[in-house]
Amino acid sequence: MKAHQLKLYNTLSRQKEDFAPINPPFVGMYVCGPTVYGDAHLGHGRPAITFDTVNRYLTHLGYRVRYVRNITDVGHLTGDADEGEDKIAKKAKLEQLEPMEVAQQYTDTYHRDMALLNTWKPSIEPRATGHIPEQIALVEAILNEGLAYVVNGSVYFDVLAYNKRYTYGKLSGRVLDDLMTGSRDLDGQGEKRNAVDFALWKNASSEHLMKWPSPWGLGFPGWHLECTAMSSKYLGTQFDIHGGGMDLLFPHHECEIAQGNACNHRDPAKYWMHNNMITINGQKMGKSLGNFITLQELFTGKHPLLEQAYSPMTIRYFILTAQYRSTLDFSNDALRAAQKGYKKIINGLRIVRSMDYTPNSEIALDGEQVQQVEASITAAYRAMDDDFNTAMAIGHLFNLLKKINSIFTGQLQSAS
RNA sequence: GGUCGCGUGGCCGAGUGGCUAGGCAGAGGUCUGCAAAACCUCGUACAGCGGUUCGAAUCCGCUCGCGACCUCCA
Repeated sequence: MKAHQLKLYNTLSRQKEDFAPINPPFVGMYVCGPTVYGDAHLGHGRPAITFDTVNRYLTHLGYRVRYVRNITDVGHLTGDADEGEDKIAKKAKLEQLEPMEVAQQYTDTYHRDMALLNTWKPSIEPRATGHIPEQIALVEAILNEGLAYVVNGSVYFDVLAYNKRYTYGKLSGRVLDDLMTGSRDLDGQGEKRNAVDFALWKNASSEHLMKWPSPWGLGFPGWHLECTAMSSKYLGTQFDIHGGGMDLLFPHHECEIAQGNACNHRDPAKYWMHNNMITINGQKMGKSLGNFITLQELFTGKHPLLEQAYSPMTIRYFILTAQYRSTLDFSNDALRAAQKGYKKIINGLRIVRSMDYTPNSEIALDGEQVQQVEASITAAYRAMDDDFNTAMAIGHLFNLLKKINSIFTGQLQSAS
């Protein structure tokens, strides 16, 4: 097979770049996983399938991929960084469970659903609570750099100080001055020196369920820190691809870059990839709006908005019929179309597998047919090489399918 | 308000200057028992206005509409 020049869109540069791993043939990829306090919904399916496709395609091209996707089981607050409640702990109180029971339960359902969507497991799936010492070490390193400060047992990242040495906002295209003036309400600044500062470590109140001892007292890590801790531990301080949903671009990924630079004096990732959102009636499907449909509801059809059940592979196909950087709108019509399209592809695959490939086969392909088949295959590869354009690739697959079916029909006729 | 992005036929969804995207749905046919599968043919597009060009869905400008992020969200 001829060499592929894979191009991928790098959010950092806002353009498609030639993919060149730091240390080929190895590729390190980190993707932000779920916060496990509820069932996975359609929106969670998209990054899982998107980066599964990246993983599979890179592997197919001969790269050796180490794919790390975390489980966030602590530190992800509801509401404002200062006032919010831990999402896991909140759910635990609600259901009268240990926080880790909540995390375990939804980690299990997440795994179940991801397996149904036919995604490969990550090479490593670290948990935030399993990396508290690493996170504390990072906080100390950032403090030593003079880029963080301690207040009442909490540690905050000093964005202004950081911005004097580095550029805060380069991933999301934000300018610090605008962020400062644009900060809307005065609530939530609290003990922070500046509203743009973010928590590295939070002091835990006595009623707080999940807390660990630290040099600053009992507390828990800030949300952004876990990804820096786990990615650098398993992929090194600079790795190839960092992925996640577009909604994590700011502040989460921006903060990861800041933390990485503060500790290691380099950007954590060479390429940043962001999948776009799934929408419903044109609006983002998400927890906050409550307009989400869980994957299990899709698989069983048990949701008021669903006219029928859709198989996991229909969902996977549906997601892949759009380029990952486009929004994708949910509707029953769209899913039904996906269901039939997927079935058609699988039928074609069955035919291909049943075909006889022995040299003396009665199937005599003429040069033109061979050329057409090869052209479709090449085109499909070209689409994949162009920033994983699965929508285009699938289109070419259908062209290929048509050819194969024609040849198959001809084979039947000549055999009879 | 700031930053960014989007608007393609009944429904999805590609495509960045000229060369059929594709799928689903619809109409007709191969098929003269029914159904399924497959194949062939067909129609309906590029938000609006103006500009650049021999030529624009594709470039430029304006208008309208929509969304994302700026707070937790994949």
